[in-house]
Amino acid sequence: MKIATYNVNGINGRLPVLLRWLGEAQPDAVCLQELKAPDERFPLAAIEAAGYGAVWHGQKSWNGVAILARGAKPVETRRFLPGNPDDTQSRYLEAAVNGIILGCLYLPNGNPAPGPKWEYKLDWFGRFARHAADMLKTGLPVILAGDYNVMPGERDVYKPERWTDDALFRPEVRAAYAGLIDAGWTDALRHLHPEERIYTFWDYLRNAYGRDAGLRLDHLLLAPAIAPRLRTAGVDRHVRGWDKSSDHAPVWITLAKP
DNA sequence: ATGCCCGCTTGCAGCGGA
Repeated sequence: MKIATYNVNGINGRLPVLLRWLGEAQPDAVCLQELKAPDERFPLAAIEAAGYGAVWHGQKSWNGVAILARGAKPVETRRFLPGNPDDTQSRYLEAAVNGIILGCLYLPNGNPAPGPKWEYKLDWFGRFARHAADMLKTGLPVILAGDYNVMPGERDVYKPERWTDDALFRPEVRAAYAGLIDAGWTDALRHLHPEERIYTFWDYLRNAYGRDAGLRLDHLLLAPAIAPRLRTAGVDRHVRGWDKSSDHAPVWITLAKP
């Protein structure tokens, strides 16, 4: 089974790129972020024509998350992160696919730091960590996949010293991410490739992709109930080089049969 | 320190992204 996460940066603007990648990569389940579209503008017909069922949680202009499953409709289990009923941003969606619980997240960027956006990021991360802890207690096969907007370590940044004060790399968010790992979650790509430089994002500016000035922001975290099934993991970085591409590339893992 | 690029908008310039 192949599971992927992809920040599409506008699902309608990127639809040709998304469909081309789905046809090429043939993932069984996909978490999408940054739909940048309200619910009624989700391109369901095109997704279904490509062979995928979908659940989604959209929002006008910004944010928005979706979960796709090949040949099936994901069974939605949650569409808000618990703990703050006033939070209206569409950044979390959870569904069961093929016996696995998939949490699809788009963690806030948090820049500029300090400031209200930074505070929102820390609050969101705290709520996410509490929900992740609750999910661990269930003992279920859970995967939390998405754009975490955190580079977990030095080797996840092309030039770490330039990013020390940035909301994506400040000690607070790196510590929050490390806390997830300490709690028992497995960072799939880092687990299988402990020393490699791995990037999942290249800025549109300054020819970042051409210079390979990238960041690793998109992660798949596996609960202990499913981590032993992990086989391979990678980044489809060539997709970032396609015309009209997102600034993120798709990230994927494969799992052995249960 | 800013713009560089990109998609989005009760749109044609401003915002958010990372």
